[in-house]
This record gives sequence, C-alpha cells and structure tokens, in this order.
Amino acid sequence: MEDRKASSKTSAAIMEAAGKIFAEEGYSKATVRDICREAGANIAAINYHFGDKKGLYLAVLKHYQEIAFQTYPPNLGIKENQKPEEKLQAFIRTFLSRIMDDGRPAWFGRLLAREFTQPTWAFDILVEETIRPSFQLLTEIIAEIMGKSSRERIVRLCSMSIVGQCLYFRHSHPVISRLFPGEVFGARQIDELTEHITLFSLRGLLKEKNKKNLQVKTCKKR
Amino acid sequence: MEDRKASSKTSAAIMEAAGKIFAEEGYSKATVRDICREAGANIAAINYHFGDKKGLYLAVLKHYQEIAFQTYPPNLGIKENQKPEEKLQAFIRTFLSRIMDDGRPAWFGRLLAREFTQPTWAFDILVEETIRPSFQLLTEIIAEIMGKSSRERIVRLCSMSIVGQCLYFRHSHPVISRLFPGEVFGARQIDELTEHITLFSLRGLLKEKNKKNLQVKTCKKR
Amino acid sequence: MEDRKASSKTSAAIMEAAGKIFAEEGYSKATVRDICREAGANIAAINYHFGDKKGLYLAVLKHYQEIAFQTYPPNLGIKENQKPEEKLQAFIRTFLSRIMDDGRPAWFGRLLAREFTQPTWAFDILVEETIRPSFQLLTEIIAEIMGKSSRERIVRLCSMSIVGQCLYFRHSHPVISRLFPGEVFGARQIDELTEHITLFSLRGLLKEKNKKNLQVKTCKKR
Amino acid sequence: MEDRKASSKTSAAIMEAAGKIFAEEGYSKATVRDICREAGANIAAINYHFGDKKGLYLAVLKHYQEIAFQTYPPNLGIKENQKPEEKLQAFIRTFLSRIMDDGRPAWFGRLLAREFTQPTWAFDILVEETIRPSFQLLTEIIAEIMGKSSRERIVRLCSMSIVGQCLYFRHSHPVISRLFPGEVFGARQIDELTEHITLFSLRGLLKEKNKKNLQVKTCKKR
DNA sequence: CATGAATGAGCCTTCATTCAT
DNA sequence: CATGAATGAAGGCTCATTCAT
Repeated sequence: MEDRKASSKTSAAIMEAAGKIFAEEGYSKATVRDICREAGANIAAINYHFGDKKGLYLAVLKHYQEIAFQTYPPNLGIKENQKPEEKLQAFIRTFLSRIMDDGRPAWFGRLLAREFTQPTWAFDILVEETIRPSFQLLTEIIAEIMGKSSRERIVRLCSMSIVGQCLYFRHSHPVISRLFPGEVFGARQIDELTEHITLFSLRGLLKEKNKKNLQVKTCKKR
Repeated sequence: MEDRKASSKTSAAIMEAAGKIFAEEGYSKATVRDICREAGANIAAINYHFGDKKGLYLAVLKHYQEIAFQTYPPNLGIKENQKPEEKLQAFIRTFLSRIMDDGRPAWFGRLLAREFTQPTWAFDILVEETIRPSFQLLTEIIAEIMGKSSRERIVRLCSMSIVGQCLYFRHSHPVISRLFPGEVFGARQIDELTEHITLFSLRGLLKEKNKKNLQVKTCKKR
Repeated sequence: MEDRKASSKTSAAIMEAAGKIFAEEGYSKATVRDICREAGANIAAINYHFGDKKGLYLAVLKHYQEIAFQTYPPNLGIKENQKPEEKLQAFIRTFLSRIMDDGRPAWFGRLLAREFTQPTWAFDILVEETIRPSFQLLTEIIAEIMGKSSRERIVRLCSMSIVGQCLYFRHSHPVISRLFPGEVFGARQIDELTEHITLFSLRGLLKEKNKKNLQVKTCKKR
Repeated sequence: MEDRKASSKTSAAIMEAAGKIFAEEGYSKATVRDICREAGANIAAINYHFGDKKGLYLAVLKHYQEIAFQTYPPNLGIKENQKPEEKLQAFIRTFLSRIMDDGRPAWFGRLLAREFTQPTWAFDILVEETIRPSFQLLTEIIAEIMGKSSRERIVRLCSMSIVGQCLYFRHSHPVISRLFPGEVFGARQIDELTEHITLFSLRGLLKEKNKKNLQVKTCKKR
C-alpha cells in the first residue's frame, strides 16, 4: 500500500490534480473528492494507489520535490571558486525561484512555503530531504562571508534572517495588495528581490567592521 | 447579536477557550464543539453570544487585539527626539513582543502571525486596524534612516525585509527544533533577537555609502 | 400558566407580532425568536405569558377569532325573511371577506385558511368554535334552496363545493400569478368573486329541474 | 450529482421513503434522518445520490410526477369527437384520481395538493410541467362548453371553481371527519365525487340561458 | 413582571474511508 | 485495475425551552 508505484495513467492524473489542489488549498482544506473530480478519476482510486489522503500528500510532496530540485538544485549557479558574496546571491535567487515560481512544478514551492510556516505531519520529511541541505549550504556561505571565527549561533540567526525575508516576500501578496495597491512582489520580480535581499543581507553580515558606529543601546527594558 | 458585549461568565470562558484553540489550530480547523467543551459551555452559547463561528473569531480577534495593543502599543518606547536607529530598535522589540509573547494575550500574536501567511476573510479588518498603522510607522522610521530622497519602492522592500525576519523567528520553532536541537528562538530570546534584527537591518539600510564595496554582479533578466 | 390573561403591554405586543408572523409563516415555520424581536420583547416572555409556543398560537387563534367574528359574523347581512339565494350570496361574501381580508384582523383569516388545508393540533378548536357554526348555517341555506327533501349527503357535497371554491380563490395567488401574469383574485375582487361563486353555485344547486338535459354517462370505468 | 439516475437499491429505497415522508410531513418538516431511517440507509447516502435535501425533493417530485402522469394522463378518456360535457367529466375524474389516489404513486398527489396551497421553491417546476398543461386542457373544454365568445376572465374563474372543488375534497378529510363522523370523501368515492362535481359545475357553466332567473342583487362596492 | 443567559436536542451537510463487484 | 455505492463520524447551526435573578 505504501510504495505502490504510481504507474497507471489514473495515478498520474491524480498526482497532477493533487499537486495543483494541495498547492492551492493546503493539505487540510483540500478534499479528495475535488482532487478526483479534477483528475477525472474515481474516488476509490486514491485509496487504491496511495492508501489514503496522507499517502497521497506524501507521494505528491516527494514527487514534486524531485522535480523542483532538478529544476532548482540548491547549488544552482554556485561554483567553488566564486566569491562567497556571489554564492549568496546565487543561493537567494535559487531559493526565491523555488518558492515563487508559478509554472508547473511550482506546486512544490507553494507547499514548501506553506509547510515552513504551518507545518503538517509531513514536515519531518521535508526537513531531512529538502530543508536541512539548503540550510547547510546557506550557513556555509554565511560562515565564509563572516569569517570562520563567528559563533555558530550568530550564523544561524543570520541564516534565519535571510530565509525569513525570502519566505515573507512569498507570502506578502495579501498584505501588499491591500496596503499598497499596485505594488507586487511576485515571481516576475525575482531579479529585483534577489538583488534587494542580497545587498540588504550582505551589509547585515559585515558585522565586526561597523559595529561601533551602529551600536544602539539595547536591553533597557525587561 | 452582532456587538453583544462579552459580558457574562460563559461568554468570557468561550472567548478564553476560543483564543487558545483558534491560536493553536487556526480558524478552519478549530471546531466550535472543541471550544465549547474547553469553555465548559453549551454549544448553542456561541450562537447566542456571537451569532456564529465567524462572529466568535471576529470577537476574539478584536478583543485580543485591544489587549495586545494596550500591552504593546506600536510606538512603545519611541520618543520624538530619539535617533531613528533607536526608534527602529524600539519598533522591532515591540513587534517581536507582540507576536512572540506567550503569556495570556499571546493568542493574538499567533493569530496575527497566522493571518499574515494564511489570510482568512478576517484579514481585511486586521490590515486596516493593526497592520497598516504598524507599517506606516515602520516606513516612516526607515525613511528617516535612509534619507527622504529614497524611492518609495526601496523603503517598502526594506520594510518587508524587517517584518519578514520578525515573522519568521515567530514561525521558526518547528524548523529550528529539528535542524538544531537545543537552539530556541522564542519569547525569552526577544532581547537577543531584537538586537540581531536591528543590527542586521540597520546595516542593510545604509545603502548609499557602501553600495560600491558590496556590489555584486546581478544577472540580466532571465 | 394556561389562562394567564394577556394583560400587560408586552403580552399585547407579542400577540400582535405573533398574529402577523404566524399568518405569514404558518405555525411551524414561525419562530418564537422572530416573534419576540418583532414585538420588542424578551424571549422568555412567551414562556411567562403563554406557557409555550403552542399556548401562544392558541391564544392568538382565539383572540383574533373573536375579532374576526365581530367584524364578519357568519350571519352578516342575512335576514330571516330573505330569499335563500340572497342568503347564500351574503354567506359567500362574508366567508370570502373573512379569509381574504388583508387588513389588520386579517391574520385570523389567513390562519383559518391555512388550517383548512394543513391542519395543526389546533384544528379541533377551530372546528368546534368557528367551522361547525359556519357549515351549519351554510347547509341550512342550501337545504332551503334545494328543498327539504334533499338527502343529507347531497347537501354536504354542495357545501363542500362552495367552501372549496372560496378557499381556493384564497390560495390561488401563487398559481394564478404564474399561469396568468396580471390576473389577480384577491381581497379587492371580493365583489366579483362573490358574484361568480354565487351564480356558479346557485345553478349547481338547481339539480332536479335540469338533471335530464345535463346527464352524462358516469362510471364507465373503474 | 444533479441527475444521477436512481439506479441503486438504496437510492430506490430512499425515493420510496422520501415520497412517503414528504407527502406526510411536507418538505420542511420532513427530515433527512427520518427518511434514511425509513429507507434503512445511511444519512450520507442522500448527499451521494441526490446532492442534498432539495435535490432529493426534486427527484421525488419528478419521479412520481412521471408515474402519476403515466397512470393518469391529463387527457385520459378524452376523445376528440366527444361532447365537451363528457370531456369535462373525464377531466375531473382524472384530476381527482391523480390527487386522491392512495395507492403507491399517491405521494405525488399529496405533494401536488400541498404545493397548490403552500408552494415551496419547487412550485415553479410543477407549474410548468404539470399544472399549466392541465389548466390549458381544462380551459379549452370550458370554452367549448360556454361558447367561444366567453370572456377569458370568466373562463378562468370557472376553471378555478372546478379545480377548487377537486382540491378541497382532497383536503377535506380533517374537517369532514370532525364535522360529520362517518362521512368520507376519499379515493373510494371518486365516482361519486366525479359525478357531483361534474353536474354541479356543468350547470354553473350554463350561464347565459338562465342568468335572468337566477339573478340576485349584488351589493354595490362596499 | 421581566430579563439576559444558558441549555440540549435536533437539523442539514461534508468528509475520508471502505465495501462489493 | 477500476468503479459506483455505501458508511459513520463530525461539522456548523437553529430551535423551543428553562434557569436564576
């Protein structure tokens, strides 16, 4: 039941429809009925091919994960002998592309972004197979930029700052469209966003040099 | 039915339980039955006091919004004659506090954070009454830091970068606890996070001066 | 609880509202909440003054029954020394008026008409206090017209034929307005309807004389 | 979901039970729970086979409409070369049969009679597919009897008088059984009722000839 | 007398799942 | 492999009624 290969035509149609609908609605709001209707398949087919709704979600996640990583491998455009700043830029562009792309394999990006802020039971799988490698790469780049001596915790904070920016531009549409009608931060702005986040963050990383000038009093309260 | 004040004991218990459960489960997964069980109230009480589930959610949102803004007013600790850098720090601390506090009024923070990335029909109300004023204040501070000549779009990008960082530290627990067991970015780290985000971002804002040094090759439109 | 006089102002307002709403919606679709809202009264007042919804309905029925019979007594316009044909006409006019009137005391007419075709548990009361006297009068008039020798069953059939016509013009609006847009058989056509039903029925009653000419073969089948 | 044929055994059992219960209770008082219990089916079967309660009611109406019209086509026993008086008799017999039959397909009769006086949202369908054709046929017969020169309004009044009589004998049971215990006007009296209504009405239609003799003073507008 | 608050039963609908063929 | 049919649990909501003051 678990690993029954998605071989048949029906099965493929279901995967297709499920990708689309899960991405649109999220796991819990998506219904197997809608998925089957979209796929033109019988409702019992899900049970046959994937066991149950969870099994289907898992299969979808794994399937499109592969596609997404073929299209946007974490190290896309990163070469060993590049300057770390350039590596960071490449990383950000790839990350943004993966989560903002709205082409066909984009379903994974949307699901990924969703899981980041609203994890389901499937989150563990994503962590191990997708998120950890990305974070690993990112922290290496950051450490290279900040210098090997940096404390681990600082590096992690900075990683989070960068990832947080990327994710938020992914989710920003509802708030942006209301606050600033006309503004858009979407897939077509990936270049602009890449540049902005890269520059904004690179300066943030140049800690030691400017710390003095920028120091502000902290911890007055609490 | 609409504005019936939450006056009675049952009504208060329902608000309490609803705050907790909505914050835990989100609007659509939360059930009125669970809320009533938690509140020790009859299920029809929701209809009586709040009309329906939507009315309850709205009441919860507005109620805890008030509490949250009394506890953490947007301009908390900000004085007119402060340096803008200090204003930014105060803003970030307040924003973080509001969304990360895990005391009693914390439910609003969680609901707010949830609506940011998964808006419901109630989002419009939050935008007007909560989000817009905060963004307004933030952009003013940023403009002050970057200089009045800055293009509006740039200011907005930077606002998003800052808000995105804050929100992500709010959501980070699931991913952090898996990637780096032992690390925590939570309410008790607000001081640390405030300092990190403030410094990280202040440098990011000092655009003009350092742009040359940091310039990296940006890809042509792809 | 049963006979608590409807003395207070609240109680009167409830009777008023209940009359209107029961007439509009019928017993089972009307809700005590709507009635209380309309009356500007507290929902518990119904329980206090009338026991329960049934008690209220009963009180309304009895109250407006009195009013209706003061306004349209069964023998309205009927004098002992009249020709029976004129008595019949007067009866029909009164009956039509009672059930079609849409002025204030009209609620009883609507409720009566409703009970005729969709009796509730309150029907028994109406039968004894309202319907039986009317039928009694009608059968007397008919017997007078047809001759005392007429079999009881025939008289009853004719009574039903007359009452049936009246009731149906009362209920006809939905079907008439769809079949013949523009046509109306309502309260403002009472004169016309009275004349039509009277003439149509009077001829029907002249049985013996014409029976031969009109005889058609009956009972071929079944 | 809409037109799913009532093919399965459960579906048929539900139609059966629904026919019975809708006829007994009317649309709004009937509950899907009762229907399913009666049918020995799960409550979700209604959703599966008919979409919702409305869909079920519609299906029941249409299904038994077909049966009723196969059993009692409007023109049952009417031949082109008959005398119009005989046509009228045939019409009345068929109409009475359709609404008074208490065999299996009788549910439609009851539902029809109910809709006549208490229309639901389904009434429009009945008007177009069932009521209008019947009325059409009836008015043609009447016009033939009264002469082509008759004013349309008069013909309509007479149609209503005839239909009203039929319907009322259908509804009469509650009032008859109380007023005259022992008397019954039911399905077994269709022959008798047909003869009565036919003769009663035929005379009513012979307007012109006798008008003088029967003229009664009609009140001026009051 | 009157009220706001609370109650429990019941309503229609929707869902993921499983059965039998 | 595939399907139409069936299932039980659960969801949000509405109602007449009653409690306590």
